[in-house]
Amino acid sequence: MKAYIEPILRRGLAQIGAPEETEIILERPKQADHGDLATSVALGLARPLKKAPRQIAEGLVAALEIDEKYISGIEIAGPGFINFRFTPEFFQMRLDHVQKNQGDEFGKLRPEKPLRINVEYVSANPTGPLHPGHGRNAALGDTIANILEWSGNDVTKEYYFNNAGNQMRNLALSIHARYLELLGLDFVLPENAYMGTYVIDIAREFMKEHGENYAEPTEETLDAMRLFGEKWNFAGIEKTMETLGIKHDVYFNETTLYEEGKIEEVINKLGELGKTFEKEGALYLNLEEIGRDNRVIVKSSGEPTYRLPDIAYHMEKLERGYDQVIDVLGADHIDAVPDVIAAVGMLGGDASRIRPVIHQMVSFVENGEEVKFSKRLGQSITLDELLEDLGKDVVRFFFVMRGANTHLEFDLGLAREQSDKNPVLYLQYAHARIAGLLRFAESKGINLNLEAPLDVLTTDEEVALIKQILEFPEAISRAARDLEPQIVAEYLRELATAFHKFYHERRIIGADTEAEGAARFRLAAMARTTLANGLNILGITALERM
RNA sequence: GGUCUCGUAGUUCAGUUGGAUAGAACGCAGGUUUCCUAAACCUGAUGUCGCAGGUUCGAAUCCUGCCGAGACCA
Repeated sequence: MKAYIEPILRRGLAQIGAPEETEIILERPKQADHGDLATSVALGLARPLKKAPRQIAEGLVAALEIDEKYISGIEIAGPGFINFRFTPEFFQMRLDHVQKNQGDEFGKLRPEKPLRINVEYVSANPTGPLHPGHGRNAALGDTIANILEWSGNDVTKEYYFNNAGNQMRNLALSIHARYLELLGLDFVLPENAYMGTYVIDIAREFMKEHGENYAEPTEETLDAMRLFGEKWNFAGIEKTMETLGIKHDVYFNETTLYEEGKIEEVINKLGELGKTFEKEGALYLNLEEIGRDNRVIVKSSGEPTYRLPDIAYHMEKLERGYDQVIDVLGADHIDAVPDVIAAVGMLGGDASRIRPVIHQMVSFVENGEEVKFSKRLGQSITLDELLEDLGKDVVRFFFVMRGANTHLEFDLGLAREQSDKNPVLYLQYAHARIAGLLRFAESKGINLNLEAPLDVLTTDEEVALIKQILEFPEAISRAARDLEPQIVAEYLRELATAFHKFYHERRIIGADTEAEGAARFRLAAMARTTLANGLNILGITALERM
């Protein structure tokens, strides 16, 4: 619709002497009786043209060259809005076009210049199983990556991890303590030990493979246990990812930044630029000049803080030539983001290519009460257990059905609900219903006929469904622009509603006339394609039957 | 204490970058099935957009201050 109207408006604007750079904002009015599409250009032109908005609107409307076959009405309303109404023929024409030309690929965008985009998400260190909170990061990141792929870009899914820091040493010490415990020896859990029972499992497996001669906590022993634990944990994380339908293209180890001298390079370069200073043995990054607190990047012990490798990592990603570098981060990392971006800028990197997606934390609720998943106490459930309880489809959907920037309340009771209350099933049911319909049709020898004329699709439910289907590419592009999966989830809910209404009101098999049946069959098939593609982007199974 | 995010219907949340009478789901009250899946559909009630100022033709949206919730930093 927009693509159709915009050039017409553009020509009209030129006629009435509006500035060439006038921005045309077209939007779908909230209220149906305001037409299919509305623009407020006339309001914005009041000042430059020094005329009343309504007067401008009248002049503009008079200057528009419209095809009455496709546009049934243009009216000026309120302070100077221009509302457009399209004919059913317009929507039929569009549907016919996309069904014939794009078919199963409907919704895929084809930008003139596809971008190379890196999306980094999950990025948990291999210290233990993922907890339920990681699920939001995983679902958001993967869905964003899918949306960007559907928008026609070349996307790399990346996982960043550190297997060398204090956390990993702590894991090794925890495994060692459990190892002693299994041997029946005295043991002391280290401070901040990993309490989960999985540590005992790791110790047991370690003993099975390496024997009982590792009681002495030498460096070799701890290294061996650290490595063993890392492998064990990564195997578990990858399995969790597989359950979620997630496959990363690149696993990036922080250690390589040290090995390749990238850390060194950042320190030296920042030093040469005069952006660092020493104080009490620690190396600080000067951020005062951008109005932030100066930060330690190398402690007096010689150990870098996590900001330093973060900076080097982002430089490294930019050097790999990505047009966009997207980080999906929990709100607990929010503080470091502006510092890293600032440092990248100092180093001459194009910081505008870095787009952080920060999501708020998740609270789990059941029967109106918050369920605490405290990792510390070792009594937390894992993401695996959540997945086993609810299934991948429900988990993924619940994590993306709200905007990333709001605190998410995950209602376990609702998620378990196997009824119409559960929003995931509502979507899946719409798809399964169409799939069932197509199966039934096939059994009757009725097949999809792309040559069937669509001009009989004129009722409210039919036109509304066509309109909703045609909005799909725009929902994708909005979601891509905002890096916001929720837009796709919400779109699909509206699509499912439009389909259910249509299905409820109009018969497809056994329609009054053969022409109606054939046209509705095409419409249903397209609704199915759109639902399937949208569900696929969200990583949710498009069920054939329920 | 400082930085950041958030505050919209009973509840959970949208609100297309500043537009028209602020929307949806759930919940609540009632209705629809000799017919392709009723896990569906239809009808109805529901608001101090946290509070107070400001910016302008126009503010839930932008700015300032305050109140409240959360995350991070020391």
